Amino acid sequence: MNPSPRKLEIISVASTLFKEKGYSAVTMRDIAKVMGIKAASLYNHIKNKEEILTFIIISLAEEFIDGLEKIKRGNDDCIYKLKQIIILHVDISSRNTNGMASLNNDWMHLKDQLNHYLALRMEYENSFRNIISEGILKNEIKNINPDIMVFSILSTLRSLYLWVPKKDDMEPTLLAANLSEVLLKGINK
Amino acid sequence: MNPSPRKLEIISVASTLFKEKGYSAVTMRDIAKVMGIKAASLYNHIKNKEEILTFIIISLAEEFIDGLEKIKRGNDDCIYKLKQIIILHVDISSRNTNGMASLNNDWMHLKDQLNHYLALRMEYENSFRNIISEGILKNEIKNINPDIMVFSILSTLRSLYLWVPKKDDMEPTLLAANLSEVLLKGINK
DNA sequence: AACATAAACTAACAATTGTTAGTTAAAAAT
DNA sequence: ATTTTTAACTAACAATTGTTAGTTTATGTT
Repeated sequence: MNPSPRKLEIISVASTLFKEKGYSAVTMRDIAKVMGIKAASLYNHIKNKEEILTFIIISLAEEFIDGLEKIKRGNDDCIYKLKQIIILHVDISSRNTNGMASLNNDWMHLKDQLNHYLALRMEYENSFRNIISEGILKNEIKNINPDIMVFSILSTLRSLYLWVPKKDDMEPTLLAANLSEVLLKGINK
Repeated sequence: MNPSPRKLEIISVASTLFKEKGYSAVTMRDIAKVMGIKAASLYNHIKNKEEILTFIIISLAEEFIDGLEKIKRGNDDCIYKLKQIIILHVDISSRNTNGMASLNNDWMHLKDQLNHYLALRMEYENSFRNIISEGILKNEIKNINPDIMVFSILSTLRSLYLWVPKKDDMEPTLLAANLSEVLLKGINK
């Protein structure tokens, strides 16, 4: 059974607040106030506070996993795959700047689903690293420590949620293109 | 009057916990327990919880500002300046992985010093962008939107605190060198 | 020996936390 | 028309929060 519209409303309001102050600093009364109802009324729609966080994080994490799976299946060269990953991050982050904050900063407050989340994250990073390593083997990518390249690119992509809202005039397509240039070919002329 | 050793101990313990769970989720009793004392005893050394966070964040922010000031004063080309900035971040982040978590994620919980912090951050980002823009003018750096380059490089540098502890076998000098290669010249062969 | 300081303690506070129980009123389904 | 469901409410709870007051004990200073 998928979430009711009202539940999605609550989750949306909550993610806005979670982005502003972090999960722990946001109270059920904060969320209720924005919704225009009392805190107790929230429990007609959600099980508890943790469920909100879990929904935000797990659905985003799975969206990333699915996106990366499709890219992996493609028969493209590694540089092209990396460009698609950049597009994937720009796309998901643009459509969900609030939720991305929780995914990045509040995952440690998960309980039931913490291990599931950690497994998904490890899977994602491993796939990412494999693409880089393959690129090195195929002579498409410089022979530098792949961990550093994964870290560097992924750090930037993970911060998109902070940056996209400040540049909402910029086309996601253009942003992805510019990012590809900078991340893949550097800034040095 | 500078902080007593005991106070620094408390701040150090606190930053470890702040990194693990975020400022809001860490209680004075959590900090006290690790110190092996009661929560009330902490107040012999610190004014309140906020003072701990303020100390962590402001002293780090000022360290960055000072470092960047020295780099700006140098009569070097822009690429060299950027390399020095990378070294600055690797250096500070390596020596303070815990505190960097607060600087990145808990600054919004500052009260008295919030505006001071925001001013310092803006100053830092402006200086950074000016170095990039100058590099474009001098034809050292590609003519891409400078904001994107600042965002991309700074995102990676700001995430170092998460990554350095996982690679504590790696020499900071080597890390900085590899990062310079990746961030400035890209990964594409 | 007398005193001062430092740093711990116990006990308690008022406020806030997530959550539950029970109720009510309107809307939807039968 | 009657019943069920939905979604709000009030009231309250037990636990936890940051913090204060007052006390004790050990260490160092005069």
